[in-house]
Amino acid sequence: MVSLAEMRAERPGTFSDGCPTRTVLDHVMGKWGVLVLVALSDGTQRWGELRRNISGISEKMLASTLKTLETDGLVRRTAYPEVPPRVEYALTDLGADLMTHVLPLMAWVADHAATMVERPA
Amino acid sequence: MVSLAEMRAERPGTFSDGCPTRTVLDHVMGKWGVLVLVALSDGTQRWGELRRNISGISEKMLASTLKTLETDGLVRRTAYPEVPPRVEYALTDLGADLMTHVLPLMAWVADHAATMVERPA
DNA sequence: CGGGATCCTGCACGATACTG
DNA sequence: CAGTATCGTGCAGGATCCCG
Repeated sequence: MVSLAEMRAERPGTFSDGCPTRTVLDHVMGKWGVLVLVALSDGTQRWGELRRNISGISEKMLASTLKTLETDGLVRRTAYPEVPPRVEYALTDLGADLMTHVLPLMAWVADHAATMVERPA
Repeated sequence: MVSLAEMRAERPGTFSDGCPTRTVLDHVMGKWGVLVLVALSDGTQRWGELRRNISGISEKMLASTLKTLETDGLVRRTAYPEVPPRVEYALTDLGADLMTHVLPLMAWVADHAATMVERPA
């Protein structure tokens, strides 16, 4: 499956209102979703690391974003019964597979963002 | 540039708060941005067509999303001085290039969305 | 250290009406 | 047909406090 036309032919109604794809899209593409996933592409990280690595995110949003992604099966949470507590987050296989497609997109954005924003109409 | 690590090494601070990439990311990955772009991947379309093809979008959001994407240089607007008015929207070369990276991602989402949502914790 | 609970605010977004 | 203008509102998301 390569083109949208093929995708549509095979799955009519995909991306229509109320379709699950919309939900997933909102989770993955939402303001913080991508950023968390990208951060985790660097490898397993602890809560505090994520908080520091994703500049601008609040604790609340980090918590809820992680929970959503965990429910979606993209992120795996591992808590160690120690004191002080230590919790690690990592991409699942599914999440890693997804990032295979997302990272090139991010690279493209990084390459073109300056051009797009600095060249106002 | 393939991995995030490489990207980071080359452009430190990319995706940090206030970075232009954040803006572009919000435009492209925003709730309606992707959907509009995906719709236009089918080819040039008129206002009314877009409105009908993107189920659930309001006139207001369609208007503002199109304007944003046009400013970003991803979408080209062509108005014909006729009566009744006719306006066509199409991807620019830049937009088409972007979709090269987005469509595979959308296909992935379409393939996995059902699995992700229907398998609740 | 890693969060959950709570409160509050802005603005993203929808609905409706009007115009060239 | 292709929009703008105006008005309301829900919820995303920030700030703060607290707890295991």
